[in-house]
Amino acid sequence: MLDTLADERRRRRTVMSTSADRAARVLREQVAEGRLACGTRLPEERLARALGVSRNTLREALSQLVAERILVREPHRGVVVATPDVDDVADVYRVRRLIETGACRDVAAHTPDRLAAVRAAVVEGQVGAAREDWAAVASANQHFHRAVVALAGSPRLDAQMELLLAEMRLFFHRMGSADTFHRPYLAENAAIADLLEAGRGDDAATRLASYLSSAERQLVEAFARV
Amino acid sequence: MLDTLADERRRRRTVMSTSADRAARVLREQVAEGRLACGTRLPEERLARALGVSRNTLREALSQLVAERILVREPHRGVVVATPDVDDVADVYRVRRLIETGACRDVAAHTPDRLAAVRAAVVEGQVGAAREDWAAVASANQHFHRAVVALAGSPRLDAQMELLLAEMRLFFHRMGSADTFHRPYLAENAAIADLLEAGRGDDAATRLASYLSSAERQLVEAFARV
DNA sequence: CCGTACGGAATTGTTCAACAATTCCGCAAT
DNA sequence: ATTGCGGAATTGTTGAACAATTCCGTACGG
Repeated sequence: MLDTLADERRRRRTVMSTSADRAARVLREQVAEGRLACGTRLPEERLARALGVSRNTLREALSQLVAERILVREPHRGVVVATPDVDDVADVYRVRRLIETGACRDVAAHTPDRLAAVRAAVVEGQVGAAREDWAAVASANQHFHRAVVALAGSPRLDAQMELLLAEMRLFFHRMGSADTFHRPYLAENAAIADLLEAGRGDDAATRLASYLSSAERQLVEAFARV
Repeated sequence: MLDTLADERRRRRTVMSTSADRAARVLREQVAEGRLACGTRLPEERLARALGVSRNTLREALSQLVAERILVREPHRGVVVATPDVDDVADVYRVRRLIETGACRDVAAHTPDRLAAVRAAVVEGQVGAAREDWAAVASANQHFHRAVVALAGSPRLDAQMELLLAEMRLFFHRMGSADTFHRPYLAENAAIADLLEAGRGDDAATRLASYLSSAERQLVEAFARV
């Protein structure tokens, strides 16, 4: 009885969180969905009214997103949606290669449930492809890479990966929704899942590395056209 | 002429920054130096007066440090200095092993100046040891690991490492300043620098991995005693 | 004697209104 | 065409206020 009450309170605290966190989540989502394009300015007063919070509270939310590299603060000029360039793409992929391959190699941490999560993301992508629902495929792809990193079982690594994936969404919107971008990587995901389940972490890592490099090239090329 | 003016402005903007950033920097430093022990509460009103900023501004600073895991926010109860536990130690070292060994293996990125920075940190530690200045040795050790990560040439990885090193400082203060903690690793640092300069990134990585694991064990043991 | 309900004190979460500092933009003057 | 100069708009920052929540001592009932 007492426990349930305490739990209830804790749940509300974590679910509701603060106004600043909620505002941050809304903005994060708007950017992720591409409703706020790269480079759009976010005037504090207008935005605060739109979100129904005070300017101070909004500023806390904006600071969060700046820390996440989703927004960029230009001193005395305001906050704008980040417009990543080729260097950003290169760096994000550098880090992804390092982290994701590292997680693959650390086979000691690959518990059955973590491997199952990877497999689940693979089939999720296959199902989406069968329906030609490319948004679902893109989403499944993110789940796949999130699950690969989660193989390491590290909260800090998971958090870092979350930031990287948020930046990735910026990339995609910047180069215009490339519907079939993830199409060719479905088979790769499956193959990597196979290798991981077979305990061949090193092989999975090398395969993932070249896969990521190829995706990076594709993105860089798309950026060069813009 | 015009360039210098623009540079001047940019320099002042980055040096002075905002009040919130300055407050955050002061607090970060206080925690890093151990003047604010783990678990100490940070009441907003008092702290704001002490730092000479308004409460709203202080809250922005606190949010930054919470995002950096240096402070922890307990809803409606305030912000306290984080008190890491054994799991945190394990996770930080998991991530460090992954990132630092990854940076070692990526020999293609090891430019001469980056390798020189690693070497410089090694001799800095040796100089400190010769003087039996253990604070200097600890500092040099941080520089060494920072330089190792910087081998990868990734701003995002550098930022991540900065967070991890800040957490490490918390660990050390929590287990009481272990003067000679870094002593045995001086030789290891030198050996790893040698391997890196010889282009043997894989060997450097494995050596660094066991080095980090041993340091982790030592820290976990120290934590268990507390 | 122990647990517990209660009420005030302290702190946080949030808002509002203001003001200085800075940037942006159009317009006049050369 | 460039420069210089307001004026408008926006940001950075402050101070005060108030509701919501937690904390803590105290009195009450079993």
